[in-house]
Amino acid sequence: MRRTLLKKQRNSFQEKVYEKVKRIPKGEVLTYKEVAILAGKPKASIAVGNILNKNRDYKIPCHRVIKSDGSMGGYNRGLRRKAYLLKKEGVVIKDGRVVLFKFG
DNA sequence: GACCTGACTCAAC
DNA sequence: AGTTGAGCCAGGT
Repeated sequence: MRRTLLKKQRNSFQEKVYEKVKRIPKGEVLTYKEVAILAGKPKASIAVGNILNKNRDYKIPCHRVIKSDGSMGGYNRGLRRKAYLLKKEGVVIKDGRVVLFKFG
Protein backbone atom coordinates (compact mmCIF):
# COMPACT_ATOMS: atom_id res chain seq x y z
CA MET A 1 0.00 0.00 0.00
CA ARG A 2 2.68 2.44 0.99
CA ARG A 3 4.41 2.40 -2.31
CA THR A 4 1.38 2.80 -4.48
CA LEU A 5 0.02 5.55 -2.30
CA LEU A 6 3.29 7.42 -2.34
CA LYS A 7 3.53 7.20 -6.05
CA LYS A 8 0.03 8.45 -6.47
CA GLN A 9 0.53 11.30 -4.08
CA ARG A 10 3.53 12.57 -5.92
CA ASN A 11 1.58 14.93 -8.09
CA SER A 12 -1.86 14.96 -6.63
CA PHE A 13 -4.22 17.64 -5.53
CA GLN A 14 -3.18 16.98 -1.98
CA GLU A 15 0.44 17.68 -2.77
CA LYS A 16 -0.42 21.04 -4.29
CA VAL A 17 -2.55 21.92 -1.33
CA TYR A 18 0.34 21.27 1.00
CA GLU A 19 2.65 23.40 -1.08
CA LYS A 20 0.29 26.34 -1.18
CA VAL A 21 -0.47 26.21 2.50
CA LYS A 22 3.18 25.97 3.38
CA ARG A 23 3.82 29.09 1.35
CA ILE A 24 1.33 31.27 3.16
CA PRO A 25 3.33 34.19 4.58
CA LYS A 26 3.22 34.99 8.24
CA GLY A 27 0.37 37.20 9.27
CA GLU A 28 -1.66 36.24 6.26
CA VAL A 29 -4.39 33.68 5.88
CA LEU A 30 -6.13 31.96 3.02
CA THR A 31 -9.58 30.51 2.77
CA TYR A 32 -10.22 26.89 1.92
CA LYS A 33 -11.64 28.07 -1.31
CA GLU A 34 -8.53 30.04 -2.18
CA VAL A 35 -6.35 27.09 -1.46
CA ALA A 36 -8.57 24.90 -3.56
CA ILE A 37 -8.31 27.37 -6.40
CA LEU A 38 -4.54 27.55 -6.13
CA ALA A 39 -4.45 23.80 -6.15
CA GLY A 40 -6.39 23.85 -9.38
CA LYS A 41 -9.84 22.80 -8.21
CA PRO A 42 -12.00 25.77 -7.17
CA LYS A 43 -14.78 23.50 -6.01
CA ALA A 44 -12.62 21.25 -3.90
CA SER A 45 -12.66 23.37 -0.79
CA ILE A 46 -14.10 20.61 1.28
CA ALA A 47 -11.46 18.22 0.05
CA VAL A 48 -8.85 20.72 1.22
CA GLY A 49 -10.30 20.70 4.68
CA ASN A 50 -10.42 16.94 4.62
CA ILE A 51 -6.80 16.70 3.60
CA LEU A 52 -5.59 19.17 6.19
CA ASN A 53 -7.62 17.48 8.86
CA LYS A 54 -6.05 14.13 8.20
CA ASN A 55 -2.62 15.52 7.59
CA ARG A 56 -1.66 16.60 11.09
CA ASP A 57 1.85 17.65 9.96
CA TYR A 58 3.72 20.36 11.84
CA LYS A 59 5.33 21.60 8.66
CA ILE A 60 1.96 22.69 7.40
CA PRO A 61 0.45 25.78 9.03
CA CYS A 62 -3.12 24.59 8.89
CA HIS A 63 -4.04 27.42 11.21
CA ARG A 64 -3.58 29.88 8.38
CA VAL A 65 -6.45 28.36 6.49
CA ILE A 66 -9.92 29.58 7.36
CA LYS A 67 -13.39 29.61 5.86
CA SER A 68 -14.35 32.18 3.27
CA ASP A 69 -16.79 33.55 5.76
CA GLY A 70 -13.96 34.72 7.96
CA SER A 71 -14.78 32.20 10.62
CA MET A 72 -12.23 29.51 11.19
CA GLY A 73 -13.70 26.13 10.51
CA GLY A 74 -11.70 23.89 12.78
CA TYR A 75 -8.30 22.72 13.79
CA ASN A 76 -7.14 19.25 14.63
CA ARG A 77 -5.08 20.52 17.54
CA GLY A 78 -7.85 22.63 18.95
CA LEU A 79 -9.60 25.74 17.76
CA ARG A 80 -8.16 27.74 20.61
CA ARG A 81 -4.68 26.94 19.41
CA LYS A 82 -5.53 28.15 15.95
CA ALA A 83 -6.83 31.48 17.20
CA TYR A 84 -3.82 31.90 19.43
CA LEU A 85 -1.31 31.29 16.66
CA LEU A 86 -3.17 33.56 14.29
CA LYS A 87 -3.23 36.34 16.82
CA LYS A 88 0.45 35.99 17.45
CA GLU A 89 1.06 36.37 13.75
CA GLY A 90 -0.80 39.61 13.59
CA VAL A 91 -4.20 38.44 12.46
CA VAL A 92 -6.99 39.89 14.51
CA ILE A 93 -9.44 37.40 15.87
CA LYS A 94 -12.75 38.31 17.36
CA ASP A 95 -15.00 35.69 18.86
CA GLY A 96 -13.52 32.94 16.75
CA ARG A 97 -13.75 35.02 13.62
CA VAL A 98 -11.06 36.74 11.57
CA VAL A 99 -11.46 40.48 11.26
CA LEU A 100 -9.37 43.26 9.81
CA PHE A 101 -8.19 41.21 6.91
CA LYS A 102 -7.86 41.91 3.24
CA PHE A 103 -10.99 40.30 2.02
CA GLY A 104 -14.15 42.03 3.02
C1' DG B 1 -17.03 0.11 -7.48
C1' DA B 2 -20.98 2.26 -5.04
C1' DC B 3 -21.84 4.74 -0.65
C1' DC B 4 -20.80 7.80 3.23
C1' DT B 5 -18.19 11.44 5.39
C1' DG B 6 -16.20 16.09 6.26
C1' DA B 7 -11.93 21.62 9.15
C1' DC B 8 -16.62 23.82 2.63
C1' DT B 9 -19.34 27.15 -0.28
C1' DC B 10 -23.37 29.19 -2.42
C1' DA B 11 -28.04 30.33 -2.94
C1' DA B 12 -32.57 30.30 -1.20
C1' DC B 13 -35.91 30.62 2.72
C1' DA C 1 -29.28 36.82 10.53
C1' DG C 2 -29.58 31.74 11.36
C1' DT C 3 -31.00 27.45 8.91
C1' DT C 4 -31.52 24.22 4.98
C1' DG C 5 -30.56 21.93 0.74
C1' DA C 6 -27.77 21.00 -3.12
C1' DG C 7 -23.24 20.80 -5.36
C1' DC C 8 -18.48 19.69 -5.42
C1' DC C 9 -13.97 16.77 -4.30
C1' DA C 10 -10.79 13.35 -2.33
C1' DG C 11 -10.46 9.38 0.90
C1' DG C 12 -12.01 5.64 3.46
C1' DT C 13 -15.18 1.80 4.17
